[in-house]
Amino acid sequence: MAQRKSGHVTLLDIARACGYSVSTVSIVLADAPLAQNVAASTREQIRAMAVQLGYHPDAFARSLRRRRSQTIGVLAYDLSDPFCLPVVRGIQAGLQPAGYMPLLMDAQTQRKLFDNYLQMILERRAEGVIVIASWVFEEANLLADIEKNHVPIVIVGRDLTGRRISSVLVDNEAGGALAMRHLVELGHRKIAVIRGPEDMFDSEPRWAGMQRVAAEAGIALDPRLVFQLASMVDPTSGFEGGVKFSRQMLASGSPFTAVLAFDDLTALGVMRGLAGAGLRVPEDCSVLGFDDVLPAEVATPAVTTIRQPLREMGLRAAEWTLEAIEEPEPGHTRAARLEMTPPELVVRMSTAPAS
Amino acid sequence: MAQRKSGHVTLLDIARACGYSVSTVSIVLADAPLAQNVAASTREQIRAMAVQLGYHPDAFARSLRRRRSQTIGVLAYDLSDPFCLPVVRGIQAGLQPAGYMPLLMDAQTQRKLFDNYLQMILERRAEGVIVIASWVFEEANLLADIEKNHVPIVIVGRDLTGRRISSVLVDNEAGGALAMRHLVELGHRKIAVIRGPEDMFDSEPRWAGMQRVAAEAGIALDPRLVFQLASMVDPTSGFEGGVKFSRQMLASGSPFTAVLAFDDLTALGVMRGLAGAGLRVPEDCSVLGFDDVLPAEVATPAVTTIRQPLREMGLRAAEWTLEAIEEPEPGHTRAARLEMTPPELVVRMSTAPAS
DNA sequence: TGTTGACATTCAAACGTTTGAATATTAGGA
DNA sequence: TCCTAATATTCAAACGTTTGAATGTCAACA
Repeated sequence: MAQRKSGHVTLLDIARACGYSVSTVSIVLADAPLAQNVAASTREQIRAMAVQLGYHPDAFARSLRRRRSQTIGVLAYDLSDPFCLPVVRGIQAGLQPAGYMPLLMDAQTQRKLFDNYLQMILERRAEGVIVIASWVFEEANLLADIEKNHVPIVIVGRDLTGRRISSVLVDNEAGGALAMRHLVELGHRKIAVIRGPEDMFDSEPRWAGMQRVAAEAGIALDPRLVFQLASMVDPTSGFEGGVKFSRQMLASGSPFTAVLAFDDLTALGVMRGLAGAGLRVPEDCSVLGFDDVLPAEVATPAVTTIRQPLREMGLRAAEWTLEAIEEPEPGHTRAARLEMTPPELVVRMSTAPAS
Repeated sequence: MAQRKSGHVTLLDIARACGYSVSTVSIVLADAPLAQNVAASTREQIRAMAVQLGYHPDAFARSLRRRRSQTIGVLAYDLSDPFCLPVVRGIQAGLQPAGYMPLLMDAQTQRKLFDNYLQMILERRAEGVIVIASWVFEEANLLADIEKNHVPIVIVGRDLTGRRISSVLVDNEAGGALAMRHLVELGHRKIAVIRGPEDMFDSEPRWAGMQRVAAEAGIALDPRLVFQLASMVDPTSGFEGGVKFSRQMLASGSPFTAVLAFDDLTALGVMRGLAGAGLRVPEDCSVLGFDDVLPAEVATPAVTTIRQPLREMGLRAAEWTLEAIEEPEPGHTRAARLEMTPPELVVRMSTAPAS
């Protein structure tokens, strides 16, 4: 009944309680190869005592000794962005079978927190790091320490292969094209566009894809109907931008029959603005979003959108990270890998043929 | 330039690089009291070398020795439920100033994962645990090990004071009453209700609050207009239930001018169902939700709802946990505490006076 | 010329594990 | 009877820190 100094039950407690040495207990409870040499009765006794006392091995001591933490740091730029969660889920799913645990951190779009957490991930000796960063973060020297400590890293939502970091992201150009093509096929020719913020990686390629398809279809996009969101400070910024720009569209005097929004929240903002002016979606105007997050699905009318295969992206990131860990550490690092996953059009209720 | 066996830089590396002992380096870098005895020049040299090599103290070794992990386990039943995130944010905010780090785990509504993660939290020697559990979890013996290891625990979203566990949750009875009163004041008398699933803690008190106010106002709730959601398997179950029951309402033949839904997703489902029948919200029928999650805010019409002060609840949970840790461990434990935070009516666009 | 004490640095033990090597016991084979 | 081999258990070192105690140096005071 010895009361430990720290509240926690240790191997020594169990050893004393059943009269064996710490080694024996360790061997049994960790199911080490030597365990088959331990008498069955002893094994039983030790195991029973362990559960009776509520023993849990100390991950600190264990990892220290084994030099493996069985942990992958996962650093999300903002968990409250519905974009992040499915990616995290994918990562979890990918790590599970390999016996790795995610060490999940939410930077809340704050640079300082991002730094702190990254540091913490290093201190916790994560064997790899996955960063979900659709935007923010001039990841300047931040990532330098990671390299110095030889921790493999994968980034989701952004192409950093230029910095020799494996990256998995959606093919934004294809997504923009998909969106524009959908509207064109519905017969729309007067299309308003709300582009993403300048400092966001996704913005440019999506816009490029839209322009390409528009050009191919011989449609000239009216510059008075093209808007650009300001920098996002939180996930609802897009919504407010959508409301604001939809009013400006209506005020501009240029006619339009469809709006192509940068993301789903922006699309929902547009729908709010149009409703305020008495316009119906999709009868009077079609609206198209991007990402396929929960609010887009449960709104009425449900918004047609370009789905990013977020879960799959997370899975892939996990896979690559694990591979990099297993790597017998050859020359130095293999070349950075790049995956651009194809997006998918999800047709719902917010788009209809042009009247 | 000695290449460590593990990829990580250690105190020894630094010590060798500048010709001091490990102790000195440790004292300097940890800013221990003795550091003031170390020559300023030495301090500088050591610090410089530390950043040059990209040193990060090993949390395993440090926590092992200090017997403090500076960590609080946070176990959420399902992060994809928009309910969880604000609570987590509150917890983060409450832990920050005390220098504690959250160890965030997402059980994904899976009992097995919940168990695994709880175990992991114990192994990581979290000094306290906060469980966010609006439902699920016959937390039977699970929590027993936590007690055996003397780890303080607080639960959010559920009253477990009966099991001597401090609990913080919203005052559901008051919330139900608030919702019903709002409708009554708008002149509604024919009100449909969708109750929460049986196995969910919140369901009963909310229903009780509604009944109380209805009775006070002399309104008889038509049993043909009272429905009950089935067990939830994921956060969108509520949405589907809302769609389904709204159709049943319309089919029942009983007239109604308002629907009181169990939560926001259910309310959005109802709005979808009503729209399908050509009814307008709020002109033809008012709809009221519960929780105030993001989708409710960005839908059009935005849904009137009962807001839970989720962030504040998280803050409170963090506060209590830290207090329990500081406790100089008197008799055994202080009595379990209970907080029922008052909910708040958020009037938006989905409710209007009865026609 | 000691004694004190401030300053600067190091020793060595400990935290709770894991694990290669060592020890002790027993049985089997020659 | 000795050697080998299997079985059952323990020793002791190591992982990277922290920290109370110890060591050494130097100046100043009596």
